Amino acid sequence: MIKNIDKYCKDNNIKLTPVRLKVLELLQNEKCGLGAYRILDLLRDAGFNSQPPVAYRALDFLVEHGFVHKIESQNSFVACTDPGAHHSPVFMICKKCDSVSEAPASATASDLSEALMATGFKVEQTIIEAEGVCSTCADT
Amino acid sequence: MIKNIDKYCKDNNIKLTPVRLKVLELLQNEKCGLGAYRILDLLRDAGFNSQPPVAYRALDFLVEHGFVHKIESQNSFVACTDPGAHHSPVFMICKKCDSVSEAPASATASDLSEALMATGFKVEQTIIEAEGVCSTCADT
DNA sequence: ACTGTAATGTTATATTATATCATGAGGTTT
DNA sequence: AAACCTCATGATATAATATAACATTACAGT
Ligand SMILES: [Zn+2]
Ligand SMILES: [Zn+2]
Ligand SMILES: [Zn+2]
Ligand SMILES: [Zn+2]
Repeated sequence: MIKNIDKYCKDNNIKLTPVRLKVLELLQNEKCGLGAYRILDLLRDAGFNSQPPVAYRALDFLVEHGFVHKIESQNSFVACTDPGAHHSPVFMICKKCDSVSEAPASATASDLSEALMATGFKVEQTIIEAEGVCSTCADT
Repeated sequence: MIKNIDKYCKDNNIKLTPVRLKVLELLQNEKCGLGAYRILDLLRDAGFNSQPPVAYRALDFLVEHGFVHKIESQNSFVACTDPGAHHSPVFMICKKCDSVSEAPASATASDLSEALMATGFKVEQTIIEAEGVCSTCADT
């Protein structure tokens, strides 16, 4: 998946610097959202400078370029499962195991845009987070 | 609208105390989301005790009973436009004027639930926030 | 070497939210 | 009425999340 991202960076003339790459890797290794200060701790463990702006800048960059998404209801961050592609993600947040999965449900966002268009509102971006129980947890 | 709420409170044996009512009224008088500390200031202006827990407790109560919704992407709160009814709201947040409107689009949430069900995820609650430009702002 | 831009370092502070324990106001039971 | 229970509020402190501001460095283009 880093391959896609490398290509995207070259094409768009942006740089995945060491700290940005490290944050991305940390998020890709997790199935739960990580808070900025958790990320900061992990960065410190990995030998990076550990002041808050370091983490927030890396996260801002990653979110801006679509490599990472912010989970608003948790103030946490997750790696995108389809980076580079322009999409309106839907997140499934499990109340039992805290896992966050990005659903491939792209239809929803356009349905939503259309429904809201009828009210005169022009949608530019949607935040869709579903809380519930994931299939793994449902089995137990 | 307070009528519905009064009835709901009686039916459910819960109390809309002065501070809770005041917070609700403050939110009903606004078309934008208000942050907890903004509410705290307004409470102080109205002669109430102004420590953070006062506002958060009132907000927790109001959200818990569906009289108020939290806008996760803003850490702000808005009064519900259909309190008492069990619903999955969709919010339209204008980037220009900051107004927050609750859309009557109830279909979206059930569509979403069904789409996610296919992945094995059982939706209990959805957070849907659409950012864009409201009809008023579009005209200008 | 000079210059412009993006990135990082560093310190301080702003904003949002909760933990904890004490006090009070109303009902219910005895 | 007194004792008791429950819910709500008062009050202090602190945790968790996020940004402002300014200094320094890296590095590409001239
Ligand atoms: Zn994504
Ligand atoms: Zn789970
Ligand atoms: Zn509502
Ligand atoms: Zn507007």
